[in-house]
Amino acid sequence: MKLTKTRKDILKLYDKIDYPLNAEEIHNLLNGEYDLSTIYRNLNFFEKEHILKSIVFSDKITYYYKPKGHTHFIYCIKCKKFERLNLCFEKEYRTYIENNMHFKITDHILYFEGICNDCQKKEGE
Amino acid sequence: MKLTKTRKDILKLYDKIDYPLNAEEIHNLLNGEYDLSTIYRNLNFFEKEHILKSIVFSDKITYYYKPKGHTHFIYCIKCKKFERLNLCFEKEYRTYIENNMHFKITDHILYFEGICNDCQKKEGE
DNA sequence: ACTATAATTGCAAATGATTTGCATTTGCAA
DNA sequence: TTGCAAATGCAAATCATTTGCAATTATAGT
Repeated sequence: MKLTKTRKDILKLYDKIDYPLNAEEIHNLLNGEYDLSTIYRNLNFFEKEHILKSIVFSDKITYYYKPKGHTHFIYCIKCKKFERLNLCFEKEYRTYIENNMHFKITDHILYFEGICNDCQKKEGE
Repeated sequence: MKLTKTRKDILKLYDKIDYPLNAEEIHNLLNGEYDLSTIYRNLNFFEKEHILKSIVFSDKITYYYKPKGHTHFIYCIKCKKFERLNLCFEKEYRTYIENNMHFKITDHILYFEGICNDCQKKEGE
């Protein structure tokens, strides 16, 4: 793995931001300094190396985030912001699936969508 | 809602098949009888009407399935088949999220990926 | 049944996210 | 410092999905 400037800058972003970002957001956050295709190539690279993980929300765009334990997200469909969800029944699911379905689990995706506290307040106005 | 032949045929498919299908699979299962764009339009329509629900797996393609209670899926990354998972901690998540994060939940996505029993056996050979 | 009309369709072309080919540049190991 | 594989920028390609439009069809009201 070559630690290029592009890669350093993308990883630096994720030191500050702990919610999912898509390629275009990263491209913009880096002031368009790198070609979009380069961003895409690096996101794919990071995913292959298990440095980032991707998830597709209902807008059908791929978001990348840095995994931290069993953290999942809630996505606000109004303001398009994420919050981390620090609750995961993965162990319970895993036990059930392994015992009853004999699947070897390699990954699981869980997220919620809804309207965050702020946007609910705004709705009431 | 107009009950056209296309729609009847798509719904008939889902009487037989209880796992997620993508637009192209449906198009093929109906022997290319209907235009792909018509299939897409109807899948969007069914989703809007809450007759089908969509989910995007790691292949980034949108799959549609008929929701039955809180059923989720396990996707085998080897043979690309689905199995239903009849276990969902949605209520527990919902309680936690509403009490601690004050989110109004509109949707949640949960799925597992892994290697099914059959494919594990084949691997061992 | 028949007709009017709005909804649905097929086709072709557009879209938007993502990928790829290729010539040039760059990080790093020797 | 040099050599070379890996990474980049650019433009063009790709793939799933959407859209405009004219023709067709299902259904409510006669």
